[in-house]
Amino acid sequence: MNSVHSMATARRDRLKAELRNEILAAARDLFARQGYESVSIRKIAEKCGCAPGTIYLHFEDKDQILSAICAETFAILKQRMAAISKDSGDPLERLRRSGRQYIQFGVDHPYHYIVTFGVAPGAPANKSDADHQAGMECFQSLRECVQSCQQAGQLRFADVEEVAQALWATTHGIVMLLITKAGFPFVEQTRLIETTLDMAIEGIRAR
Amino acid sequence: MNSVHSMATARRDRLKAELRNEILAAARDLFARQGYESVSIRKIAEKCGCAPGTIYLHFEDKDQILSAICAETFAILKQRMAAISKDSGDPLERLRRSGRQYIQFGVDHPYHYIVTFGVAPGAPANKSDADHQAGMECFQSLRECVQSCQQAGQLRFADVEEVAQALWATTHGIVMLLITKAGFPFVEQTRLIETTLDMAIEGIRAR
Amino acid sequence: MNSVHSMATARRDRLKAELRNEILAAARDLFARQGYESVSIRKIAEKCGCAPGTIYLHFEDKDQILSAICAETFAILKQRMAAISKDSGDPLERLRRSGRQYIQFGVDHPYHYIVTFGVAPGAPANKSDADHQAGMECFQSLRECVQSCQQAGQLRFADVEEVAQALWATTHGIVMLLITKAGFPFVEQTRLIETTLDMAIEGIRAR
Amino acid sequence: MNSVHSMATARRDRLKAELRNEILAAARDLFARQGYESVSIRKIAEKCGCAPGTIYLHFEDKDQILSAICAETFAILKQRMAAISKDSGDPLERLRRSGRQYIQFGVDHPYHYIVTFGVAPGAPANKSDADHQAGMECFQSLRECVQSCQQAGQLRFADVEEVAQALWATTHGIVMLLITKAGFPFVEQTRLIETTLDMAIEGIRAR
DNA sequence: GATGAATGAGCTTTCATTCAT
DNA sequence: TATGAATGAAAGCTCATTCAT
Repeated sequence: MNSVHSMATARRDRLKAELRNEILAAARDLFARQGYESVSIRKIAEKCGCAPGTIYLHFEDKDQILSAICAETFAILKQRMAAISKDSGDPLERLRRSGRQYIQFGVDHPYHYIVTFGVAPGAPANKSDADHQAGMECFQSLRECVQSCQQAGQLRFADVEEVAQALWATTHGIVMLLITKAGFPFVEQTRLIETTLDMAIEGIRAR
Repeated sequence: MNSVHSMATARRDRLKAELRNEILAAARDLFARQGYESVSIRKIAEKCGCAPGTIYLHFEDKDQILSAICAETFAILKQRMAAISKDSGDPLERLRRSGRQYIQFGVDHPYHYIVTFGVAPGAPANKSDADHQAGMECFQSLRECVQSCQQAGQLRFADVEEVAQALWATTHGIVMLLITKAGFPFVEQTRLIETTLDMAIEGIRAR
Repeated sequence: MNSVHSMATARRDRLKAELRNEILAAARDLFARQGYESVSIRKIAEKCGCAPGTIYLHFEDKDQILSAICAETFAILKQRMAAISKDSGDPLERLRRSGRQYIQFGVDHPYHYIVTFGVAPGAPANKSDADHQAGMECFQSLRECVQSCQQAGQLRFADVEEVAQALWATTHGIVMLLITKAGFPFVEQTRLIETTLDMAIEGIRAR
Repeated sequence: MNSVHSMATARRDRLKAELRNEILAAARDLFARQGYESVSIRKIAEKCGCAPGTIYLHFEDKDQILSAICAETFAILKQRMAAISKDSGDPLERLRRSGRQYIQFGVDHPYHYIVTFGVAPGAPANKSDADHQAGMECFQSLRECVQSCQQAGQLRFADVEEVAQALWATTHGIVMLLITKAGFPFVEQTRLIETTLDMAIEGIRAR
């Protein structure tokens, strides 16, 4: 392989990756605005200025586009959660920040959140092992935050797993409510989130 | 109208109601498993063994099927919740029973619950005023329980609405997790529910 | 057959005929307003207050309803044309009245006119022999009017048939234009009709 | 863009145009025979051997197919009419030639004519402005011929518009009769046309 | 690699018609 | 005789996907 060839190859690869990213960007935006079912391959193609058929050179099918977006999204959440779990400072406060981050992430990426965490019961298990793995890793950060609290003697409960799951339930609940029940007359969003976090933190704090 | 006629009519009405219920059952199951958008009238018809057109003898359109399922759900839930809000005894304990009841309802009727409370964003959107009204009436029971706590001076927070919404978020979260994440290694269900309720109640109790 | 029986039979027949007429009246109105294709059996049934199935006790199918209406309509036109052809007075004036009557009839019953006279080339010959016969009888009245003109020496042309057909073409043309090109900016209708008739009559008058 | 590309593109474009024309031909024939409402996209697709969806690659919807047929028709007719309206010679004779031309066009292209001028009332209704414009331009040639007659003092009537519309009615009538009533015992076609034209011209000539 | 025309299955909905009651 | 629930076919149209170029 001479260098001229490899340079040409590199350029080609770069162009290919660019189009792939344009497709992802277009799809991400459309899915978020209109929902997976309502977005057609043609709409994605039109938005990123290529032909419908071209999409199939980069993704096997429509589902794979969604999977790629979810993987991306998940990676960001995982990174943010991990970063917080390594913060210094009061463990319970770290837990509060962690919950806040999780909720904010869900509210900021509602459709991705739904896709990743909101699958219906008995749904066709089209989530790859990678997705499942990523989900577990996110939860792991939360579990570690709870563990720290217990080690610092700040927990009213003995079972770390139980508390971590209860906290996940709480944060998941507020995210789901906010993004799926947009029509409900919620109190101001930040206030509701802070109250919920406060309730949860005080509910587990050792007395 | 002679008795033969009314007997024949009654029989026909019964058969009609039966098919209506079969349609509702099929739709509820499919909506819950695959999401509203992914379920076609044809799929519903096939599942309940009738022709697609027959559905339209019982429901105006697809939206009306969803509405009927929601109405059904709210009717059951409202009945369960209303009974508790009139219980006597310690207000915070009543609130705990109320939350337990809500969670139990979701766990007992996962399909009703997921269709009514867990639909993806943007999907049904245009729920009728009647649906909205019914949903608000259910929430009202919870709000009243919280109100009692505050009037008894047992609340750490000033804003009743805020607390009621935070509690709804918590109970919604645990239900959704349990029915949509069946594969997750949750701790024993009753224990998780009780821990979550305990966290929530202690989190709002006046100190 | 005793008299009680025949009385009962008579009553039954009368009721049956009444419903048949109500169906025809409803269909006539709906066809005229919305066109044959856009009117459903259900709409007709609803308008005359009976069940869809009931219609089939009186008419074989939807086409037969239309045929019945056309037959009715044709009978009226035939009668009107025949009456005029027997008028006394100037033959050319009689011809003018005859044309005016024909045009007015078409304008007053646009859909029936279209159905009877406006069938497309190669269309399925679903017109019964009776319809064809009725059409020929209508034309016969016109032919007789033209014949009178010739016998009175008022015709510029020798061939009665030729003139009769040319006149039919003219009157048919104005009716079709007025009822199928409603969007065209025609001059005031009566004026257009009179001008056309005047052109035709003066065009055939002996000099 | 190299020549290989443009050659491939040209070929593809040609094939596409061919199919478009096949669709138009199929639709024209079916619309003329069965009427706009009775013809389905599927029937058109079947007749021209393509899938129903393919039609939508060439036409936005069913209405647009009708519009395209009308446009085609008007283009041909307009060209024929315009040529005559610029002829020199006696204005009334020019008018006769114009009418003859119009009638001949209808007889030569019965399907084009019936679809464009003979659609049932209420069927297409919402013809686009473009369609309307094209139709008016065709009529304009006739109007101009009539105008010349008047300017030459050869008209018995004062209102040019009135006469133009009456003449249109006459020529439309003979065309429609000839192409839709093929079973009627008409006199020899040329003779009938000439008699009708003669009647019309003499009917408007100043005395 | 990219195109875009074409497909075939699918959609929601409406319809003429049938038939058990 | 009349009912009206049910059917099966069809409507216009959209879609994910394929494939010759």
